[in-house]
Amino acid sequence: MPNSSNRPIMQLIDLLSKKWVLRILWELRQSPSTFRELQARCGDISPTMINKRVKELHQARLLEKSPERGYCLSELGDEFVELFAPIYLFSERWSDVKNSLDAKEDQ
Amino acid sequence: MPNSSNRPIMQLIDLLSKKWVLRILWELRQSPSTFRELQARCGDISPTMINKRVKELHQARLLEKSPERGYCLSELGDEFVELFAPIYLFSERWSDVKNSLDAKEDQ
DNA sequence: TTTGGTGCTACATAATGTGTAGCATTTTTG
DNA sequence: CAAAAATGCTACACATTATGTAGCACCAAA
Repeated sequence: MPNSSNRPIMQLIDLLSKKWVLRILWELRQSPSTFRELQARCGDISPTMINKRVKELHQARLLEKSPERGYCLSELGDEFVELFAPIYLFSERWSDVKNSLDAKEDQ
Repeated sequence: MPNSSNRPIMQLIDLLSKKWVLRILWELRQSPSTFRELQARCGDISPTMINKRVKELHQARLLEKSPERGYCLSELGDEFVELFAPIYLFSERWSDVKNSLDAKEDQ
């Protein structure tokens, strides 16, 4: 456990810092998905990894497995991705600022 | 590049998914810090890693190095951690829900 | 009954992170 | 002024984590 802490924020940061966790949550934000479709949405990452993360996210109560709909976000998972929405907007501004600063430096 | 995409949100997710990136941003949210203090705040992670991440966050324009104050968040970095604040609140609720569901299962 | 999709595992290889030692430089202190 | 302490940082051997491919057991449709 990297942060050796039981503070919720640290546990959450640990979880989110694992490769593909944020991506998987993000890809499930719109609609549920089958295993293989989720794999495809994440750019064809290995089934090993999908399976591992899906288990972790399930344990973390952010993801659920429904026989009909496949893998989908839990209520908590939904809440999380909603909080993440402003960060989506931020990412576009961030990209603009970054690019224009990079361009300036190249002059 | 895991997500092989130039969409800003994917680039941001890639960055945030790297170990210690979220933690470093979080630890700098209150006040700037020296190299070694930042290292300590992050639970004494290796200087190798701090240095690597600090460079990446600097390139990403989220972190700045000031001769007087040491390492600190840039304006963009500040904006980011503010957007992250609701996620701090979420983490506490998440932890509660998770714990009570875990307790139920153990019955 | 075979074709194609599903969820998933095994395992060798590659990439990433860790931990310790320590160096060169600047700042503090006696 | 000299010794001690703190600074930012690098090197490198080792451990952990992720990747990619192959493929299996299962089910449904053709």
